[in-house]
Amino acid sequence: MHLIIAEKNISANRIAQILAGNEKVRASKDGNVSAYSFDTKTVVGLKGHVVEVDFEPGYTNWRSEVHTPRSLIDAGTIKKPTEKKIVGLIQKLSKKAELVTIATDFDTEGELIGKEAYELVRAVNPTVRINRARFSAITPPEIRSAFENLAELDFALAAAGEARQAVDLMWGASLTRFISLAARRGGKNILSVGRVQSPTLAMIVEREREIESFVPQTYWMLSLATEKDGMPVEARHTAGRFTDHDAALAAEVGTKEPLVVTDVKEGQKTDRAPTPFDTTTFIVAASRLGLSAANAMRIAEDLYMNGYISYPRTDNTVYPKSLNLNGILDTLKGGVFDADVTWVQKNRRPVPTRGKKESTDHPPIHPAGAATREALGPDRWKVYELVVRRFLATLSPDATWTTTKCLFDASGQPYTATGGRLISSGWRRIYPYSEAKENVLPAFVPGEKLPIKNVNLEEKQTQPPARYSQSRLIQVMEELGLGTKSTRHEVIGKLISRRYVEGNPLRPTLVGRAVIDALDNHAETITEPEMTRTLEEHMQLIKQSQRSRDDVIAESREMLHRVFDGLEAHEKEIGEEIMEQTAEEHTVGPCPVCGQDLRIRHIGVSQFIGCTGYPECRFNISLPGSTWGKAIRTEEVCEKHGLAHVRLIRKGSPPWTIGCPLCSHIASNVEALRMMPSMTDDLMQRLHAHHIYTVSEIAGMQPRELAKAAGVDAGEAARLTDEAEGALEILRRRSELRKFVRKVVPPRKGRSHAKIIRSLLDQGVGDIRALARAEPAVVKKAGIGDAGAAELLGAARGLCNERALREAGVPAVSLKKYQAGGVGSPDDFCYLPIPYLASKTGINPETVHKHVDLVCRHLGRPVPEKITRAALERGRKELLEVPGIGEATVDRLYLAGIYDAATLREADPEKVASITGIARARLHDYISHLK
DNA sequence: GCAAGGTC
Repeated sequence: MHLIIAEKNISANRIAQILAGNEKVRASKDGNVSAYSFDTKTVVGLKGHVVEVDFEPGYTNWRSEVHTPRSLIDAGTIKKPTEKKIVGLIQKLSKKAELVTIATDFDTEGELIGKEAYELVRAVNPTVRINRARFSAITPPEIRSAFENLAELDFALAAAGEARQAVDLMWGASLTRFISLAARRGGKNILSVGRVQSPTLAMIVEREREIESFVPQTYWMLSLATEKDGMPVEARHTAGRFTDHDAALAAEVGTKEPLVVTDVKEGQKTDRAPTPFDTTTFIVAASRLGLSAANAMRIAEDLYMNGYISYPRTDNTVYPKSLNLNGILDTLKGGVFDADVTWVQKNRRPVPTRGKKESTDHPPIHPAGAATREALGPDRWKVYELVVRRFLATLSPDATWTTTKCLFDASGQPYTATGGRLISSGWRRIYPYSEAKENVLPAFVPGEKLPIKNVNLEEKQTQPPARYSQSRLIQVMEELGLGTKSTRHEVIGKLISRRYVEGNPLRPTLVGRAVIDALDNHAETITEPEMTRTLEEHMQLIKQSQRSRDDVIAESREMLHRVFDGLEAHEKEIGEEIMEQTAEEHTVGPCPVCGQDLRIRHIGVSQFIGCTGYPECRFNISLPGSTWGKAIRTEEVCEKHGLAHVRLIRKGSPPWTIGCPLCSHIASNVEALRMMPSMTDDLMQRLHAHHIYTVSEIAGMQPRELAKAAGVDAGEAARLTDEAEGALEILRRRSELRKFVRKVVPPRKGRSHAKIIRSLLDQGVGDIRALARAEPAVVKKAGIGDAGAAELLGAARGLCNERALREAGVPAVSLKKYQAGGVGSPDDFCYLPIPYLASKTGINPETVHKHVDLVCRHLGRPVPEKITRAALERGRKELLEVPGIGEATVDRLYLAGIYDAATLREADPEKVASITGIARARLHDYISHLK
């Protein structure tokens, strides 16, 4: 059997189809891993790297005294499988293979992935022959030729990749641990450091510093307005920017008629058709359509997997010879783009455009299949259309323009105006993503005199450099060699998820700045793109066998040790600096009471805003628990209170913007304050002026204090306190109702608990007791169905009964028995005979009497007479002796208070019959028997 | 709990 190992499943399938020719390919699955077989060959796809380098066991504890962050530099590494099923299948097939061919991508990582596969094969089959197929596109001629000219695995090339892995792991892991530990950050708040992410973050921080330190310069622009044949024309002074105001004023004053045309120059300009898409130019173009880098890549990946476009991760901007451009045009014919394709075929440029970068791994991104808008949906269509139009544009002729440049003289002041007219739109007719602005000038003739309609001197300011957009950052990363086509957008995602940067365009957070500050001062190497450049040079030497992998790693190790010399000497200071700088991240602004800082505090799942002056100043604002999202400060500041706005962020849901915490605190307490009967707007304002915002604060205040704050006398203050307590009680009950409804009513789409509760409150149902007494219609009006309403009301009644009985003093254990016996309401205790209660619950009648006594006294009802257990047992015997009375009848008689011969003898048969449902005739028989 | 690189 000949085993062929490809880099990914899709390639495996395609390679199999090509090599099989007319033969049928059998696809099989083994533990969800596909294999493609024909003849004696089987092709299996990897998933990129299926193993990962990590430190050997023993280095998992970050705080270990022995295995310090520095010790990671010299720690041994292992390769551990990350895709166990694929590894398993490869090894299973290797055992019976007579030949193994590695057919991974044709680049450094591809060679390394190939070597990983090689090692997996060797581990189970030490003798099988293993060779390598190299191809730069998965097309029939390329693949056939690669398999006719099989070569050997290039171990030097793979070793270059291994050196990168080792260097990245030891620098990244050791520095991440060191900085995180120094700043006392763990869990989700670790501070990560890496060869690619740190220089990228440093650029964003650096740009922010430039913006902050930017001093705008004033300058002036001078222009005049003239016209010819009714066409208005604006001409600019040839001096461009005036930095000297006096000179600008002099030029303005000197601008006078006659305005004479001194020169007219006509020219031609070609507007080159765009070059083929590589990943970066694709992301930039997609960002113009409003897609983030990650989103654009996600959609492109999807289109690729479904056969609509080619592989989206490529550095290549030159179509390889093997790419069948005519075939692609034919594929697109007949669809939405038919007219454009026909036009391109008719007007095609002799050679397609080509970009600066050419590589062997994959062709530029191009369409691979026809699609319809309906099949793809709006976003995917947008991206697909972009790829199609870009492809067509690269085969289209250049656009051409005629340009006009006119020079004017206004009494010695030189002016100029330029115009352009598109004479051949070329590629622009099919690639409408960048606008071609025409500006047609009237036909000026040298020597001609024109009117000056207006002279305009405009004062302007130089602008600071712009923050990086995601796509711009990816471009710069590429220029600096940071990351790869596949990882650049992920690096940005990582910086965002670590909360190093935020917003679009990207701004660094305080944590991001603090980390870059610390690294800049003590581990500069890792913040500079230079490190990547050096690494790549070293990798180049390894590829050419001029240096060994181990030698390069050893040199890097040595450098990292020197970095740690500096870091460890300043560990405390580094940690303190980061902590100090990031404390501000939680600071919201001045405390309204004492003026010290208010800070967001997180304690377990609860979070609140507290004063740094605590415990002297006890001012605080409560926040929803962190299950609603973690509270963070935003850049916006409340004009009224000078406090930063607060937002709750939670993964997977949109943020909950609270806004100014004090405004929100005040607003959410106004309703409660209004529940106090004596509350007036005026009084509320006086209280707010003394920073009293909640009823609970009022309820807890000394009357004298309150009298002073509210500007009232002591008596009124005491009344206010009482009212506040009343309001608190109502609120407490409401919140209880809220919790109860949440617990009982299952959550369902389209009916929120908040809505249900709002409706109940509107209908006057403010607590569980009111709910227990409510009509089903009230609950149904709140949006709950018949069954749900019955359940909710039942649960409310049950809870109220239980509470009443408990309040009366019935112990919890017995309560359960009463409930189980179906006699759980206070009324049951007052109106049902004790023998009945005892028989239903199995509780001793004397104990039942004790409970009935408690409940009746509590409700102010008469207490029935006590019955002893002995009396009850004797009575039962007496009754059972009466012919026709069995156990069941006795229990029914209990309901009417009959428990022995005496009570039966004196009973009124009519009444007993109606209570127990026993036939009157039978009762007469029993009674006459006894008489 | 750490990097960067593949791929999904």
